[in-house]
Amino acid sequence: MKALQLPARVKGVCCPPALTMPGERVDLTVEVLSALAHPTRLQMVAILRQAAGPVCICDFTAVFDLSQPTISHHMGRLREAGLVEVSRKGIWSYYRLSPLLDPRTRALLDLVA
Amino acid sequence: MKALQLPARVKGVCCPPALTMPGERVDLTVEVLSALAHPTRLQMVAILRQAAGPVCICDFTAVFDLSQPTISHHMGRLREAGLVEVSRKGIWSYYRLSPLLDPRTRALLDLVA
DNA sequence: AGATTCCATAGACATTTGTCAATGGATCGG
DNA sequence: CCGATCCATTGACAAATGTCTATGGAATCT
Repeated sequence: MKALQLPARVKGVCCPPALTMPGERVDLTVEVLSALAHPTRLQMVAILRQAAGPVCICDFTAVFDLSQPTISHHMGRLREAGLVEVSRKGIWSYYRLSPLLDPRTRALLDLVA
Repeated sequence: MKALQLPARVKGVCCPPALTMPGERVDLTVEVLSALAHPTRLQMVAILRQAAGPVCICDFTAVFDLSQPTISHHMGRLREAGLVEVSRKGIWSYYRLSPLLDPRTRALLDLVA
Protein backbone atom coordinates (compact mmCIF):
# COMPACT_ATOMS: atom_id res chain seq x y z
CA MET A 1 0.00 0.00 0.00
CA LYS A 2 1.60 3.16 -1.16
CA ALA A 3 0.95 6.33 0.81
CA LEU A 4 -1.39 8.69 -0.91
CA GLN A 5 -0.52 12.30 -1.45
CA LEU A 6 -3.39 14.49 -0.40
CA PRO A 7 -3.93 18.11 -1.35
CA ALA A 8 -3.90 21.22 0.80
CA ARG A 9 -3.74 19.55 4.11
CA VAL A 10 -0.83 17.48 5.32
CA LYS A 11 -1.12 15.69 8.59
CA GLY A 12 -0.35 17.92 11.55
CA VAL A 13 -0.17 21.12 9.58
CA CYS A 14 -3.08 22.90 11.17
CA CYS A 15 -2.27 22.42 14.82
CA PRO A 16 -0.76 19.23 16.05
CA PRO A 17 -2.97 18.60 19.02
CA ALA A 18 -1.32 17.83 22.29
CA LEU A 19 -2.90 16.69 25.50
CA THR A 20 -1.84 19.56 27.70
CA MET A 21 -4.20 18.90 30.55
CA PRO A 22 -2.73 16.74 33.31
CA GLY A 23 -4.58 13.46 33.64
CA GLU A 24 -5.22 14.03 37.30
CA ARG A 25 -6.91 17.33 36.64
CA VAL A 26 -8.99 15.77 33.88
CA ASP A 27 -10.26 13.14 36.28
CA LEU A 28 -11.03 15.58 39.06
CA THR A 29 -12.84 17.94 36.72
CA VAL A 30 -14.86 15.14 35.18
CA GLU A 31 -15.87 13.96 38.62
CA VAL A 32 -17.20 17.39 39.57
CA LEU A 33 -18.88 17.93 36.21
CA SER A 34 -20.55 14.51 36.40
CA ALA A 35 -21.83 15.27 39.86
CA LEU A 36 -23.41 18.49 38.61
CA ALA A 37 -24.71 17.06 35.34
CA HIS A 38 -28.09 15.99 36.65
CA PRO A 39 -31.17 18.18 37.10
CA THR A 40 -31.82 17.12 40.68
CA ARG A 41 -28.23 17.45 41.83
CA LEU A 42 -27.75 20.76 40.06
CA GLN A 43 -30.80 22.18 41.81
CA MET A 44 -29.66 20.74 45.12
CA VAL A 45 -26.42 22.65 44.77
CA ALA A 46 -28.32 25.78 43.78
CA ILE A 47 -30.42 25.47 46.92
CA LEU A 48 -27.36 25.01 49.09
CA ARG A 49 -25.68 28.03 47.53
CA GLN A 50 -28.65 30.23 48.34
CA ALA A 51 -29.32 28.82 51.76
CA ALA A 52 -28.28 30.80 54.80
CA GLY A 53 -27.22 27.64 56.57
CA PRO A 54 -27.15 23.87 56.29
CA VAL A 55 -30.27 22.32 54.81
CA CYS A 56 -32.03 19.23 56.09
CA ILE A 57 -32.52 16.21 53.87
CA CYS A 58 -36.18 16.25 54.77
CA ASP A 59 -36.42 19.63 53.06
CA PHE A 60 -35.07 18.21 49.84
CA THR A 61 -37.48 15.30 49.95
CA ALA A 62 -40.26 17.85 50.31
CA VAL A 63 -39.11 19.84 47.28
CA PHE A 64 -38.33 17.13 44.77
CA ASP A 65 -40.82 14.62 43.48
CA LEU A 66 -38.53 11.73 44.25
CA SER A 67 -38.36 9.02 46.88
CA GLN A 68 -36.27 9.58 49.98
CA PRO A 69 -33.66 6.96 49.00
CA THR A 70 -33.21 8.65 45.66
CA ILE A 71 -32.63 11.98 47.36
CA SER A 72 -30.11 10.33 49.66
CA HIS A 73 -28.44 8.74 46.67
CA HIS A 74 -28.00 12.03 44.84
CA MET A 75 -26.73 13.78 47.93
CA GLY A 76 -24.27 10.95 48.37
CA ARG A 77 -22.93 11.54 44.89
CA LEU A 78 -22.42 15.21 45.65
CA ARG A 79 -20.61 14.22 48.80
CA GLU A 80 -18.36 11.74 47.00
CA ALA A 81 -17.42 14.50 44.58
CA GLY A 82 -16.40 16.59 47.57
CA LEU A 83 -18.98 19.27 46.87
CA VAL A 84 -21.01 19.00 50.06
CA GLU A 85 -20.52 18.04 53.67
CA VAL A 86 -22.92 16.58 56.14
CA SER A 87 -23.47 17.26 59.82
CA ARG A 88 -25.90 15.32 61.92
CA LYS A 89 -28.02 16.86 64.60
CA GLY A 90 -30.25 14.47 66.42
CA ILE A 91 -32.37 12.78 63.86
CA TRP A 92 -31.59 15.11 61.01
CA SER A 93 -28.83 15.28 58.43
CA TYR A 94 -27.87 18.77 57.40
CA TYR A 95 -25.95 19.39 54.22
CA ARG A 96 -23.95 22.42 53.17
CA LEU A 97 -21.50 23.26 50.43
CA SER A 98 -18.01 22.20 51.43
CA PRO A 99 -16.39 25.27 52.95
CA LEU A 100 -12.94 24.45 51.58
CA LEU A 101 -13.73 24.11 47.91
CA ASP A 102 -10.82 25.14 45.75
CA PRO A 103 -11.37 28.47 43.97
CA ARG A 104 -11.87 26.90 40.58
CA THR A 105 -14.66 24.65 41.82
CA ARG A 106 -16.22 27.54 43.70
CA ALA A 107 -16.20 29.61 40.52
CA LEU A 108 -17.79 26.72 38.67
CA LEU A 109 -20.63 26.56 41.17
CA ASP A 110 -21.12 30.31 40.96
CA LEU A 111 -21.42 29.93 37.22
CA VAL A 112 -23.86 27.06 36.91
CA ALA A 113 -25.82 26.87 40.15
CA MET B 1 -27.74 34.87 46.06
CA LYS B 2 -30.56 35.81 48.33
CA ALA B 3 -30.35 34.30 51.77
CA LEU B 4 -33.20 32.03 52.50
CA GLN B 5 -33.81 31.54 56.15
CA LEU B 6 -34.75 28.23 57.65
CA PRO B 7 -36.47 28.12 60.99
CA ALA B 8 -35.31 25.88 63.75
CA ARG B 9 -36.19 22.30 63.16
CA VAL B 10 -39.26 20.99 64.83
CA LYS B 11 -39.93 17.36 64.64
CA GLY B 12 -42.06 16.48 61.64
CA VAL B 13 -42.16 20.02 60.41
CA CYS B 14 -40.18 20.71 57.30
CA CYS B 15 -39.79 23.98 55.53
CA PRO B 16 -38.95 23.28 51.95
CA PRO B 17 -36.66 25.72 50.18
CA ALA B 18 -37.78 26.98 46.80
CA LEU B 19 -36.54 25.91 43.39
CA THR B 20 -35.33 29.24 42.12
CA MET B 21 -33.64 28.09 38.95
CA PRO B 22 -35.90 28.13 35.89
CA GLY B 23 -36.46 24.65 34.51
CA GLU B 24 -35.28 25.65 31.08
CA ARG B 25 -31.97 26.88 32.41
CA VAL B 26 -31.56 23.71 34.45
CA ASP B 27 -31.98 21.60 31.33
CA LEU B 28 -29.61 23.67 29.21
CA THR B 29 -26.96 23.68 31.90
CA VAL B 30 -27.24 19.95 32.44
CA GLU B 31 -26.87 19.37 28.72
CA VAL B 32 -23.63 21.34 28.59
CA LEU B 33 -22.28 19.81 31.79
CA SER B 34 -23.08 16.31 30.56
CA ALA B 35 -21.28 16.98 27.30
CA LEU B 36 -18.17 18.05 29.22
CA ALA B 37 -18.35 15.33 31.86
CA HIS B 38 -16.24 12.80 30.03
CA PRO B 39 -12.44 12.63 29.89
CA THR B 40 -12.22 12.38 26.12
CA ARG B 41 -14.71 15.15 25.43
CA LEU B 42 -13.23 17.44 28.04
CA GLN B 43 -9.81 17.07 26.47
CA MET B 44 -11.25 17.56 23.02
CA VAL B 45 -12.65 20.89 24.14
CA ALA B 46 -9.34 21.78 25.77
CA ILE B 47 -7.57 21.10 22.49
CA LEU B 48 -10.04 23.21 20.55
CA ARG B 49 -9.66 26.07 23.00
CA GLN B 50 -5.91 26.11 22.57
CA ALA B 51 -5.89 25.51 18.85
CA ALA B 52 -5.11 28.38 16.52
CA GLY B 53 -7.75 27.18 14.06
CA PRO B 54 -10.18 24.37 13.32
CA VAL B 55 -8.85 20.90 14.05
CA CYS B 56 -9.24 17.87 11.84
CA ILE B 57 -10.92 14.73 13.16
CA CYS B 58 -7.93 12.76 11.97
CA ASP B 59 -5.82 14.69 14.47
CA PHE B 60 -8.07 13.60 17.32
CA THR B 61 -7.95 9.99 16.24
CA ALA B 62 -4.18 10.31 16.31
CA VAL B 63 -4.16 11.68 19.86
CA PHE B 64 -6.67 9.46 21.62
CA ASP B 65 -6.40 5.72 21.99
CA LEU B 66 -9.92 5.17 20.69
CA SER B 67 -11.45 3.97 17.47
CA GLN B 68 -12.43 6.51 14.84
CA PRO B 69 -16.18 5.91 15.27
CA THR B 70 -15.83 6.56 18.98
CA ILE B 71 -14.07 9.84 18.29
CA SER B 72 -16.82 10.76 15.86
CA HIS B 73 -19.41 9.83 18.45
CA HIS B 74 -17.92 12.07 21.14
CA MET B 75 -17.54 14.96 18.74
CA GLY B 76 -21.16 14.48 17.78
CA ARG B 77 -22.20 14.85 21.39
CA LEU B 78 -20.26 18.09 21.68
CA ARG B 79 -21.97 19.29 18.53
CA GLU B 80 -25.43 18.36 19.82
CA ALA B 81 -24.72 20.36 22.94
CA GLY B 82 -23.94 23.33 20.73
CA LEU B 83 -20.33 23.54 21.88
CA VAL B 84 -18.59 22.92 18.56
CA GLU B 85 -19.21 23.43 14.87
CA VAL B 86 -17.97 21.51 11.89
CA SER B 87 -16.76 22.60 8.48
CA ARG B 88 -15.81 20.24 5.74
CA LYS B 89 -12.93 20.71 3.37
CA GLY B 90 -12.49 18.03 0.80
CA ILE B 91 -12.15 14.82 2.67
CA TRP B 92 -11.62 16.31 6.09
CA SER B 93 -13.92 17.48 8.82
CA TYR B 94 -12.64 20.40 10.84
CA TYR B 95 -14.08 21.24 14.22
CA ARG B 96 -13.89 24.44 16.22
CA LEU B 97 -15.56 25.87 19.28
CA SER B 98 -18.85 27.49 18.38
CA PRO B 99 -18.09 31.18 17.89
CA LEU B 100 -21.43 32.32 19.28
CA LEU B 101 -21.36 30.62 22.65
CA ASP B 102 -23.22 32.62 25.25
CA PRO B 103 -20.92 34.28 27.80
CA ARG B 104 -21.83 31.92 30.57
CA THR B 105 -20.90 28.86 28.56
CA ARG B 106 -17.73 30.54 27.38
CA ALA B 107 -16.78 31.25 30.97
CA LEU B 108 -17.50 27.64 31.84
CA LEU B 109 -15.13 26.42 29.16
CA ASP B 110 -12.46 28.83 30.34
CA LEU B 111 -12.81 27.35 33.80
CA VAL B 112 -12.72 23.64 33.10
CA ALA B 113 -10.99 23.18 29.76
C1' DA C 1 -12.85 3.77 -13.60
C1' DG C 2 -10.83 1.75 -9.62
C1' DA C 3 -8.50 2.23 -5.43
C1' DT C 4 -7.85 4.78 -1.30
C1' DT C 5 -8.63 7.76 2.52
C1' DC C 6 -11.69 10.25 5.74
C1' DC C 7 -15.60 10.19 8.46
C1' DA C 8 -20.46 9.38 9.96
C1' DT C 9 -23.98 6.01 10.94
C1' DA C 10 -25.82 1.61 12.43
C1' DG C 11 -25.80 -2.48 15.26
C1' DA C 12 -24.20 -5.06 19.20
C1' DC C 13 -22.87 -5.43 23.87
C1' DA C 14 -21.14 -4.53 28.49
C1' DT C 15 -21.10 -0.99 32.04
C1' DT C 16 -23.00 2.81 34.45
C1' DT C 17 -26.84 5.46 36.03
C1' DG C 18 -31.37 6.66 38.03
C1' DT C 19 -35.17 5.13 40.32
C1' DC C 20 -38.05 2.67 43.69
C1' DA C 21 -39.40 -0.71 47.51
C1' DA C 22 -37.71 -2.89 51.46
C1' DT C 23 -34.80 -2.93 55.36
C1' DG C 24 -32.29 -1.48 59.41
C1' DG C 25 -29.77 1.68 62.50
C1' DA C 26 -29.97 5.78 65.26
C1' DT C 27 -32.43 9.19 67.90
C1' DC C 28 -36.15 11.18 70.14
C1' DG C 29 -40.80 11.58 72.76
C1' DG C 30 -43.71 9.55 76.07
C1' DC D 1 -38.93 0.44 77.19
C1' DC D 2 -42.00 1.42 72.84
C1' DG D 3 -43.30 3.49 69.03
C1' DA D 4 -42.30 6.94 65.70
C1' DT D 5 -39.32 9.56 62.63
C1' DC D 6 -35.27 10.45 59.86
C1' DC D 7 -32.07 8.73 56.77
C1' DA D 8 -28.55 5.56 54.66
C1' DT D 9 -27.94 1.08 52.52
C1' DT D 10 -29.27 -2.81 49.80
C1' DG D 11 -31.25 -5.14 45.93
C1' DA D 12 -33.66 -5.01 41.67
C1' DC D 13 -34.49 -3.32 37.18
C1' DA D 14 -35.06 -0.30 33.19
C1' DA D 15 -32.66 3.28 30.64
C1' DA D 16 -28.65 5.70 29.17
C1' DT D 17 -23.78 5.59 28.04
C1' DG D 18 -19.32 4.20 25.97
C1' DT D 19 -16.99 1.24 23.10
C1' DC D 20 -16.07 -1.62 19.13
C1' DT D 21 -16.86 -3.78 14.35
C1' DA D 22 -18.96 -3.37 10.12
C1' DT D 23 -20.75 -0.57 6.56
C1' DG D 24 -21.40 3.08 3.27
C1' DG D 25 -21.02 7.74 1.24
C1' DA D 26 -18.05 11.37 -0.44
C1' DA D 27 -13.79 13.20 -2.12
C1' DT D 28 -9.35 12.46 -4.20
C1' DC D 29 -5.45 10.10 -6.36
C1' DT D 30 -3.49 7.00 -10.06
